[in-house]
Amino acid sequence: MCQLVCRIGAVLFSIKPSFVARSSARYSCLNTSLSSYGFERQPFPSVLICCTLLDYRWEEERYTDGSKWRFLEHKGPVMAAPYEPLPSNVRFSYDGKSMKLSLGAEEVATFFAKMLDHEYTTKEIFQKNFFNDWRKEMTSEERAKITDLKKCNFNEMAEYFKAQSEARKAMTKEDKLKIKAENERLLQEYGFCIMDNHKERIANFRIEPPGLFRGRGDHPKMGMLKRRIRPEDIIINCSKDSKHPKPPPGTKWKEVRHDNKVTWLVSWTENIQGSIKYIMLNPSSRIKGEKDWQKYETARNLKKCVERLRHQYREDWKSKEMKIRQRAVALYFIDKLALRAGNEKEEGESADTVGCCSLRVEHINLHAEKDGQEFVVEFDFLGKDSIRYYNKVPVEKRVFKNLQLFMENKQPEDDLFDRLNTSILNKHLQELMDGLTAKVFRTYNASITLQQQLKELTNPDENLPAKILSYNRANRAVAILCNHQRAAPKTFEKSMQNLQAKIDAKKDQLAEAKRDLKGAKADLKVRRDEKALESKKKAVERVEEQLMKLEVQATDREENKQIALGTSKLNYLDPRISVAWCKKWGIPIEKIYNKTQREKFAWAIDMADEDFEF
DNA sequence: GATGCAACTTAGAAGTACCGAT
DNA sequence: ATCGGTACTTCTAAGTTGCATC
Repeated sequence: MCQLVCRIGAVLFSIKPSFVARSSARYSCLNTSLSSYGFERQPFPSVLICCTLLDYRWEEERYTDGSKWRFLEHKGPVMAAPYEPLPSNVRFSYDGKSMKLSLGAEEVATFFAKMLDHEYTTKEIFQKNFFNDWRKEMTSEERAKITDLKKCNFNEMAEYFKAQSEARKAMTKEDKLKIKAENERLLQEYGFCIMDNHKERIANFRIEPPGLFRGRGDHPKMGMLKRRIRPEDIIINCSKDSKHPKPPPGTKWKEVRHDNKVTWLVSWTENIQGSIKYIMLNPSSRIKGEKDWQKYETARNLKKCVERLRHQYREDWKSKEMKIRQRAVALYFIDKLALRAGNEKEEGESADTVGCCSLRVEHINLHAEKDGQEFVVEFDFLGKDSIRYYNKVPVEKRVFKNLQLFMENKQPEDDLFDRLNTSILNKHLQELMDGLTAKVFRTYNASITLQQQLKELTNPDENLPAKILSYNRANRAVAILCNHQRAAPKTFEKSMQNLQAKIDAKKDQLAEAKRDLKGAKADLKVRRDEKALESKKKAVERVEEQLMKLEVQATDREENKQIALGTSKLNYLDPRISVAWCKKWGIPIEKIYNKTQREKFAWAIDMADEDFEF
């Protein structure tokens, strides 16, 4: 075990194994490997993570008390820009008569005006929620007067904002540069913190500005006012011995605390759901990177025992206990279909969406026979973010029979797994494998699918663009498995047409190049101009390659119309699989990961060689 | 077990930057 | 230099998980 730990440490940072166990020496020697990262941060204390994962002897060294850091210093959040009142020529009118709104009421009105050409301002719930909250911000005179949203005219406001955004677009280069410089200054001042010995990038250092809440899907709270966060609402977390962030002049923070059991720097409670919002570190940070690495190591552990688990849940399909059968069928879905766990949700608080454990009878249809297949389960439900999950899956007979049993004497709106919830399921999983929870299956199945698809689809003889197409297809297989969908881009049809036009033009060009080549061949017999012939041949090859590249691009784009690759790439695919694949086929990593992604996955880029196996 | 809260990961949309074609 | 469209970044909502409390 120890050897393994040391080997990883050594591969990662080229340090002598003898240094590995000595924490005092850790940072000084790890510092020397900084350059290999190519950007200014220290690598993770890899040794300790490996220890957590592989060898508990070293865990005590730092993590047994659950602390996440020793020193934390930051400048606090950037508050939302204060409200800028409308110029007096921009008027709001009610019932055909223009009226000047009080500052508070005006601000909320502008939120609505800004969204006017968005579809959801036409929705009844949105309007009702907005109007209700807006009236709370009005003076009593305004409230007495403004009683019907239909009589409100926000058009001048909307026009004003449109004009403003046009003006912004039309700004001179210098002005744009000025804004850019200001943003950069803000980033430099507030966008970083010191955590232990590292300067780390903060993910979201700005307080969310006020506005109208827009949940996803059919959200009962859409249109409600998301109120402005004041310093008095904000809790600061930093270490005692750090320079504490200063609240804006004349204000106070709600609290300054020093809790090193958590990773957040700033928090506040949001008024729509009453949930807590946090400012945390960027994915490139040590603390996020370690966690990410750990996540994939847990998934790899699952790989080692997944067959045992599958055998187990298949046995459990036969259990005398209903609870166990339900658990086993749910687990089968989670494993086979990569469904989410599915916590219960409070009705009326958010959109009606479900995951595995919260599936209702109405979400599945059983077909003893469908399209020539036996025992087909037809899923149709809204999952996270109200994305529809629709799938027809042939299942084993025993699963099918169990489902029939679970559905007996139930109404469509009853829970399919009435004896099960995520807590029960996860407790069971924890007993089967250390660190196992429902979501590990998603990570595991996503990563293993990528690895296996890459193996299957990569053709050694193909050129770079074709290999990248294969990668994207493997990625796509995962996105489909995880049901990562997106709305087809608004410009999709046009962009497809443009590409097709390019392809047609390229085809013409190729035909011409071929004609030229033929001519050169004929010429050869007349005068011995080998050079001319060679150059024509080259030209044909070049154009052929360009054409092929375009065609590959078209295929890729077409197949990707409604599929979002980003989410799986960022959250489910062990980056070491991709890194190894790139190394194996000599693909520059930039073709797979952009700058941000390379920063997030620096640990993997550094540690995986072409032999890496998930 | 049920419930509620806190902390953290995962998610698609919207906004913005950037790059190649004209 | 400008325009149009794609690629990347930002935003913040919506999940999962674990723990405390009854």
